[in-house]
Amino acid sequence: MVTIADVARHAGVATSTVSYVLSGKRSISPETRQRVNASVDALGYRPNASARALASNRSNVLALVIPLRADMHVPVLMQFAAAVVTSARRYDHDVLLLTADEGAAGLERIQQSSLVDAVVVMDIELHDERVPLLRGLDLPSMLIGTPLDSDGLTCIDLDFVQAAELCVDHLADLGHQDVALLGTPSAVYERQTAFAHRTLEGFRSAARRRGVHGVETPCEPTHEAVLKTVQELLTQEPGLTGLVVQNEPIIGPLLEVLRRLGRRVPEDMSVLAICADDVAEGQSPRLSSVSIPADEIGGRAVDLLIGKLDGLAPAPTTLVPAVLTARASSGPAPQPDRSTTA
Amino acid sequence: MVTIADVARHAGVATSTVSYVLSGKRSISPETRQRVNASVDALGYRPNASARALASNRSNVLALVIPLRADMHVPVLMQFAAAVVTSARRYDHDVLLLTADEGAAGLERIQQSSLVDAVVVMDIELHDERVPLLRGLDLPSMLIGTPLDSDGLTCIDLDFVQAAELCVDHLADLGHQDVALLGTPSAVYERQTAFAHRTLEGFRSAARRRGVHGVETPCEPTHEAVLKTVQELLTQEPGLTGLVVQNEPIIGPLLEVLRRLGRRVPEDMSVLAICADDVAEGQSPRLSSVSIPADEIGGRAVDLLIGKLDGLAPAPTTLVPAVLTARASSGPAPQPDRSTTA
DNA sequence: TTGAAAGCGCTAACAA
DNA sequence: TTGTTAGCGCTTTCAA
Repeated sequence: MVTIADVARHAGVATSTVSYVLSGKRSISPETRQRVNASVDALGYRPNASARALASNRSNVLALVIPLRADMHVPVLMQFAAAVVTSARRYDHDVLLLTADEGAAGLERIQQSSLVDAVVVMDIELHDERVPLLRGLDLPSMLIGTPLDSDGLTCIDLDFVQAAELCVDHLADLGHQDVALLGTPSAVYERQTAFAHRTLEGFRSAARRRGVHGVETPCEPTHEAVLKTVQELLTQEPGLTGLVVQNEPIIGPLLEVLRRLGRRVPEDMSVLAICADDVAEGQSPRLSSVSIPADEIGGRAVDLLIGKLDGLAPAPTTLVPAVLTARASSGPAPQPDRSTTA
Repeated sequence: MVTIADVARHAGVATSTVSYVLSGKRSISPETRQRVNASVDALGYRPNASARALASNRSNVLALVIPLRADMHVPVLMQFAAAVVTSARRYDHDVLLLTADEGAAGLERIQQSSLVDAVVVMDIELHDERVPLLRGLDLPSMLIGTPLDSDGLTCIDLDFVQAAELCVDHLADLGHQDVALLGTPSAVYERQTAFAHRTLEGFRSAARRRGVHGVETPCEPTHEAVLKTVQELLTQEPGLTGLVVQNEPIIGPLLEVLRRLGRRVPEDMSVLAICADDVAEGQSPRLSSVSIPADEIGGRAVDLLIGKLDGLAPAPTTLVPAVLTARASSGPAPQPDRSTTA
């Protein structure tokens, strides 16, 4: 193993000089810098992470708390996780993976052992039990998701309220009077998961504001559940012409079911999704959607967290504006069928 | 922060005694042990990870290299990852997340900085470019997946050759003469990903051995692709009565397509899947399947890796035996339809 | 602009 | 069975 002393000897300087060249924390003459850098390269030196952490009280490691629940759609979680890792690397940080089932104990363990400098927590509930702990912890933290009481915490998420509003507005603008939110599995609502709850909220208020009739239903991610849910929806709401889906795995089955039931998209039924762009574009017809910019959110979460580590005090909650992209799955509301009533 | 010196003072012993009580590396009198443990609890002491790592040359952190490819089915990856994390925690280790796109550079960085004690690598290809590096690295490593040349490496995986063989045997035993392997997306074969390639191998050899006609086709994970692939298959192989699926996301669409094409499962078409048990049981009809025991494989990977860290030399490659569970989707081959030929 | 040296908190010889 | 102490490799004061 090559140490900082080896480099110092090789370059003919003191170890502190090598350290300062590497950290840039004090000015170094160009010649010295060059000589040191050359030695670093020649010897293939890389600082020992533990020694550095011990001396500087900074591990350059971020913890990522990721849920492993059966009801969560894993690919979306992984997109966030990947964004966090990629972004952390840009700040020369690594990411330690914590599963949410270790819970509060895991966070305390991590903090007390000084294993990580900060923590990113995903899958936040409105009344998340980890929130008080996080508030007390003296580790900087970043929540991806917004609890009801975010006092003293830093949160970031897509503005799901607005996401739902954009969907309802889009449908209302197209003349739809009767719309439904086809949501996440019911367990997600029961836990009061923030993103699902905020979406519901936005859906309801927008429907009220626009004077359209809106109903909501959860849906489990199986083909049978989709079929049953859609059939029930159509029975209870015969005039339904607009659907907002927030449930990635059922998107395929949903389109299939509509086809089978003879509802053309968008002629008979407009479908809007809240999902990743590539998922929306992979369907046929291509889905009008509000995208979930996991890369951006995960990336900014890390940016803000690193900022906190550097002493900045970021705004408590960042809501990333929702953007709706109209594609092929939404169109004007069909004329009410008068042939049977006339 | 409470240090080992605080504990030592509180208990009236030397710091080394505290250290030894905690590590169990030398015998301690019951009274001393008790006194030290009481002080540890009283003060809420937890060893500083960096100091421990620096002094002992062990970080108690494992790296997990996880692929983030579009063609991989993420939920399965996460099952492995979760198993690795859970299992690592049992050995008091944590898990550092590395994305595969950092590649060889990431592994070298991790090693040279002594950030981790060992590494678990997933998503192995037959000619994986990381294999030579891993061989040269002086970090213990564990591959989940089996490259062609695994000399000097430790690998573990489901016995996918046997998995395919079990499927073909099961179908052949039921009288099927004409079977197909509906595989992963073509990119997975093109990369020569080990699990897909091994399955193909087993499928071919078993078909040959049993004298049944076997064809193989990749399949992209979209509803359209499934429909097209199945139609082509049925056109080219009109006598097809058995299907082996190794492609989790298309299982739902596949059953749907078969239904739509008027093929009853299992009366007209037997379907076997190589997938997680809960996925197989979540379908209707419940699928006969060879399960992918991600928990077991991930767990044993860590067991073996910890063993290596403790100086044990494990067998180079562990193939977890495949187990086929017959459920409702496989049955006797239908009698050839003679009504049109007679 | 640079160097010397005191720790950071722990482990593991070495001693008793 | 326990204590003393020399490091582990780095950062950062303090001094020049």
